[in-house]
Amino acid sequence: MSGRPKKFDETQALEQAMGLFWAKGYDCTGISDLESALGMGRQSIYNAFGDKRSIFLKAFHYYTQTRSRALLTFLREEGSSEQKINRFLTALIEIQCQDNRTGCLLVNSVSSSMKNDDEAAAMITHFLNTLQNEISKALTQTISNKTTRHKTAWLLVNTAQGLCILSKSGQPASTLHEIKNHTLSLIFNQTT
Amino acid sequence: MSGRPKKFDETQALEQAMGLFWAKGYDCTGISDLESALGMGRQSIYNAFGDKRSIFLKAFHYYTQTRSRALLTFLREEGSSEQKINRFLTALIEIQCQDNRTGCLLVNSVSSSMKNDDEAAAMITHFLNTLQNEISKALTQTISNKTTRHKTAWLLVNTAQGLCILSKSGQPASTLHEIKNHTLSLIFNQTT
DNA sequence: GCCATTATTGACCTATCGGTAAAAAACTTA
DNA sequence: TAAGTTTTTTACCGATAGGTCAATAATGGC
Repeated sequence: MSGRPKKFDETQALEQAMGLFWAKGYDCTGISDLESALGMGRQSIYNAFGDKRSIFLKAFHYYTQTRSRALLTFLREEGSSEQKINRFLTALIEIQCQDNRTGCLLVNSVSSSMKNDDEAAAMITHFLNTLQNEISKALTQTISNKTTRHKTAWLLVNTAQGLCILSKSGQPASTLHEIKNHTLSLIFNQTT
Repeated sequence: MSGRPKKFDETQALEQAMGLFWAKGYDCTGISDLESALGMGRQSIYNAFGDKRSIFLKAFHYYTQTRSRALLTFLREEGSSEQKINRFLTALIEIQCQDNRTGCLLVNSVSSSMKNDDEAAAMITHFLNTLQNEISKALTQTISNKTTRHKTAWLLVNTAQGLCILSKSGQPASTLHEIKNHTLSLIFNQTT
């Protein structure tokens, strides 16, 4: 044990790989792209992370543990159900509209060849369920009926996915905010 | 004029090309795949449709003129606004849940390298606007306020996009129907 | 200083990518 | 039947894909 020390920081490398897969998609990201983005030689990449699929899965997992998880915290901050959902969707829209409209890595991956990868598919399903569950929790204060809460949570998951696509397709932030606000008013402001 | 007769039917070839791009995505569809799917030699394909990008754009246009347009007709059939939207979303879900969960070619393309193609992007934007407009028309009977109608239409466009992603990510048809029904009840059934 | 261990470097592999060139085949017209 | 036109066939091109091999460099322990 303990040979030549690593030149790279593993987390930083994952961050770069994630960014690349996020921006270019799994299928359009080449190992050469990763070499220059990570500042690592090809063999070092393979030593550290395995083949392309493994690199993606690790970067994908890193994405859920950082980006996705960060969004979920908005659902846990104190406040009314409407405030929680509002903060969550507002943050989502803000993220979606900065960068270069790269969308959500999770959503993007559904339309890549990774859709047919069992491990990736399992991670996607797992996160969708987590998201639905967290939204459902955030709704408990306002929606007492369990099945209504369940359905509303899935509706909001669906809304979030749609916003990612609409953002990536170039819709202005104002449109996305209108969708968000109108959704909130329909759910929480039954009158008017 | 009039040399060797074509062996292929142009529309049928476009149908196959569309199916291939739909199922595998732009980036994972090779010319070799097209050769076997269309039953045409490489040069014949290039003669008939141009390079890969041109083939895609023609197949994509064909998709909007057949599949997408077919869906829009549900918004024009007679009935209440709720019936129109319901029929539209029901048909969408049915289509999404048959086949092999290939999603919507339009939505898929947003996450392909064609996202950065001006012509493809313009077609996507154009269709989204058309869809929003058609939904808006279908809502006139029920929602008199113009800006509310406008916002509701965008919300439904967003819902449709979300359903395509959730379907492709493997969610059961029952979940999609629940989302649809709950959305409808929120929009049209303000009481309860 | 030498050895075992681990990382980096650079060359290399095969397969496939999108695209092209030239020849052969099938038709119409004369 | 011969000429002209268009499509199909077959072979090929350079570039790049993902992945591997062998040599070199840098460390800790003895």
